[in-house]
Amino acid sequence: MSIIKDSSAVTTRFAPSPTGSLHLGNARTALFSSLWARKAGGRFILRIEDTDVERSQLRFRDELMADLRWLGLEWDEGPDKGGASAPYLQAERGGFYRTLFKQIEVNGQAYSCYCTADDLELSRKVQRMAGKPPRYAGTCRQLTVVQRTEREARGLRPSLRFAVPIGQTIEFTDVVHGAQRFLSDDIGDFIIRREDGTASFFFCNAVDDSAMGVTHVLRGDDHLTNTPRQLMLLDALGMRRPGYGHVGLLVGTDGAPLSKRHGSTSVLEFRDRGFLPAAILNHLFRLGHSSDTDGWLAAENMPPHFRPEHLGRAPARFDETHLMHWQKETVERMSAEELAAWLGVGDPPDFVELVRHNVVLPDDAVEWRNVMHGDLPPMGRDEQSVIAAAGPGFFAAAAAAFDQSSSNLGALAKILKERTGRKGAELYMPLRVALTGQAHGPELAPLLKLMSPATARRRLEYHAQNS
RNA sequence: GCUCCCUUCGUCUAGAGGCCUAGGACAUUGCCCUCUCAAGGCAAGUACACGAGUUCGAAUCUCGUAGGGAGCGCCA
Repeated sequence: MSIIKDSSAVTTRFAPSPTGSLHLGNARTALFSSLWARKAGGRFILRIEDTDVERSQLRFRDELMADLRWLGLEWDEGPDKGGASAPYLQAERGGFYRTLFKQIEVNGQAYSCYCTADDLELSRKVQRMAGKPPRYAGTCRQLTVVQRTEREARGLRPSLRFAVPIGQTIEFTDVVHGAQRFLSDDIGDFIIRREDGTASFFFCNAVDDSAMGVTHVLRGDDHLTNTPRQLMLLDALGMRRPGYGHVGLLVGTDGAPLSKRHGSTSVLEFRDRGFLPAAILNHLFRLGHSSDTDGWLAAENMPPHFRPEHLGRAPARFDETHLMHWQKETVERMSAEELAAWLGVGDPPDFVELVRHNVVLPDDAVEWRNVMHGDLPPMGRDEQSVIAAAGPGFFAAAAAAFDQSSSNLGALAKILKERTGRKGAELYMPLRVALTGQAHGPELAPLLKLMSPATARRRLEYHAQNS
């Protein structure tokens, strides 16, 4: 693919609207976009689409940027960094939009529309009932100057509508879907400037991508049928068309669009639950995308393995089972320091290493802290039968042996083996259960070494008395 | 309703007419290793939505059917 090889030319962007925290689906397109730029040595732009003053919030903008950074998706140009195409907040680009509105209006490619929300809703309803697509009827398209001034006099503020050309075929090649063809006659005149003077999505999104030199727009499938609108707009303005790639949507385990009822859907939620950026990245990396490797990748190693030509058309299910796997892989690869910091409560390095293979989420460390320092929870069925099978005599011997061996498991086992004739699982399992209350857990030798001798001794003694 | 998109193991995916008795990964199950779990090794099961057509040959091309999804907003 020649467009990919021309590295310096690749410019991608992520353009969220600050109306909520970073959604997994958005995080994925951000990842893909960023990887594409990194792979090609190009630029990755962050643009905030905050033209909807009602819903946009400063708090969400900050959250979005924090979530992106937490994931490690840093942008080259953006609101807080500036860049050649500044500003990167659409709310601050009004002047630019106004120039273009003027141009398009003067050219007769857009017109003032005085229809009210009620008018439009009624019109849509009528069309729907007539079995027609609910498109704008074109009511204001041919308004005379007299009619316009009359409406203005009534105090009606117009919106600006794009006059969709008649009888045109819009064609483009989608990076993931291939050749696309749409008829302009299927598309109604759409609003490009709201009554309050702000630019609508169709307009500013398309115009900014073009003006900022974005070469590859990666976005969700839901935008595929919007693309011809934006293309017509850019053509009308004589602006360069970016390339588009529409990735299959991210859906829940039931195949329905990802929503709250599927559990966690935002990056923040996973972060709060203790998932690591690399785990999330590795999972998203393989959702609707296939790489040349099945293995875990550090974020910095991902770009060369990203393959835009292998972006998926079909919707991909977000399955936490896979996330768990990548989480496990990530934990395995963390340094002792990182692990300690992640677990949070100033655990000593020895403890951290001890529980490393038994921890997927930070909460999993809690029970092992209790095993080391606190009281043992009640034993389960399996554990009880292990204790019963060993019998009080075994633990009496174990306690006695401990007085000689102290916390050296090897020595303890050796003495105990001589005295009881037990070996293997028969020997170790009762010790494990007595010491930890569980049949599963970290390696016994280091665990014993880390446990206070008094505690160990007490736990062995306990079963000598109470079995 | 109209337009568009999608459909390979439970899940993520490979596959661009013969390399496919459909490959890998995750998950599952069994075995090995082992004091347990994890890791590692080995093995097993499970998939081309359906129906026609084109072709010597189709998961791959065409057309239908079914099922999912999106768009048709002064949301993005």
